[in-house]
Amino acid sequence: MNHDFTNIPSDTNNTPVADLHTEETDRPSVSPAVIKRLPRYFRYLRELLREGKMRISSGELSSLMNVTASQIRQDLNCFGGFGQQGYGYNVNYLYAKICEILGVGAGLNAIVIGIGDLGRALVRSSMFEKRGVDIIGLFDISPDLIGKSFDSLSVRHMDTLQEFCEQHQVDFAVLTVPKPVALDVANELIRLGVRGVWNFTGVELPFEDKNIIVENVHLGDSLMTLNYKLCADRKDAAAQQD
Amino acid sequence: MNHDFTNIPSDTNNTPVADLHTEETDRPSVSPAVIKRLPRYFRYLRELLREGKMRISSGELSSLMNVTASQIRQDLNCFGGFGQQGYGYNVNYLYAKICEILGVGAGLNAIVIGIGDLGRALVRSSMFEKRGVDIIGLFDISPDLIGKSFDSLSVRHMDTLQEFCEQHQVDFAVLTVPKPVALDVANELIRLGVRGVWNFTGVELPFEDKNIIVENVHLGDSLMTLNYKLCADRKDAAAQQD
DNA sequence: TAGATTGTTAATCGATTAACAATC
DNA sequence: TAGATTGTTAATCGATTAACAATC
Repeated sequence: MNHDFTNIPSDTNNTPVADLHTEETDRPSVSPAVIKRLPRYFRYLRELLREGKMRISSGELSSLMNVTASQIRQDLNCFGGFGQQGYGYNVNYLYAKICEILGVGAGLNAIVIGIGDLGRALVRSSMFEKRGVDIIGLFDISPDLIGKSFDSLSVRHMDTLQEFCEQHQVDFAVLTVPKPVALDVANELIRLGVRGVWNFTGVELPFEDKNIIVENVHLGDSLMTLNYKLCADRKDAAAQQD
Repeated sequence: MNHDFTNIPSDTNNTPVADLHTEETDRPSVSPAVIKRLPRYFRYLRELLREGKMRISSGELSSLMNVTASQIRQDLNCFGGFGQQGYGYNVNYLYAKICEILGVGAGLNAIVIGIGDLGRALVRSSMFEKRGVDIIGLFDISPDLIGKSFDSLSVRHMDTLQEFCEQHQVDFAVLTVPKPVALDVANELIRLGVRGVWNFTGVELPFEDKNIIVENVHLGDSLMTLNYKLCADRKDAAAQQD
């Protein structure tokens, strides 16, 4: 199984081939389309790794993921030559590189603000752990919640947010507060030096400038898309009957 | 305010201009890019309506939404001529048309399977109500949950799913069950005639064929994108220091 | 070496933007 | 009517796919 598997580095620290593209001075400016696909590669590679698969070709991966092999090779080459002609890709190595690119294990610290059903769902999931993000604080204002523990973290009052941010490195905040307070809380976060917001509030945050990274989750939009397709489907069926 | 506002139909039932494009026989096959933008129009128009705005031009809307006016006109024209030269768009009418397109108020019925933190968060939100979707049943297997009520619906045992589906029209299911059972539950749903799945499980459902509509929500992918951008940002900052 | 598969360039396709005639 | 703004075509841009030389 491990035959002719010589020249491929299996260690993350060793990145000779990649340097050409990864070099910061280049400003390669990876396209948004590619960035959006990276997490999917991460998921599939993690699964392959779990199954103990050692190597994979772009062709194999393409039929697994229902995309073209060409796209896979193109995407990966934005970040460096991770494969080997005639061989394919070493799953372990490729996974490590994708993790590196996505910042898995970069050790980012996050806090969750708003410990309602959704906040709890996120905190209790293994989502952050799987992606190397550390949740280091939970905040709310409800007296019923303050002091209660979720995932071995106890909920703090929002009044202690400033103090907390001064004492800890907070890279981003998960925002699951009600709409009416969303903007105020977000502004306060920025004031305290938080650089990113994972925004579940549905409120548009006007931080495009300011070097703040905002990732919006609009679950309602996803629901709408489903609705649209179900209705379009129904109309098609009705049309065919005529 | 209501001046020269004559020829624009303000009622949903009256759709003379649109027919050319809406005609089912055309198979206009709206592009995925357009479909993904529709929910955003829906949100902005709802807000404008709430603010009491009567009319809006593509130019105004474009600066509000940070997209080009050209794109807005192009997008809307996939479904019909909803505007009027020299005037713009009637907010009320346009909102009604977008709702019609997206199937808001089509009266779709849904059930939620898996009443954990996430399931509860969804059920208790106003998301479905706002979009004209009726949640008609909640299902779980935990004895602690069966019989409990959320949003005036009591949780039923999964054993009663078949009976329920036979007695009610279930258009789609919101799937928030743990990964290990996801595929089994999904298969059962399809067997019972459910045509759509809003899939939060992270498990890929192999229903591309079969006329089943699956809308996947991968929250982890969104988190990864945020992570990537935060790390890329950090690298940029480091590079600039050199 | 021969076979396989990458990295990469060129061709195609689709989506966005610009422009303007139609028209309210 | 004159001004405004749409609907729509044409031009541009970006992203995907195909093809193949490089090479392991």
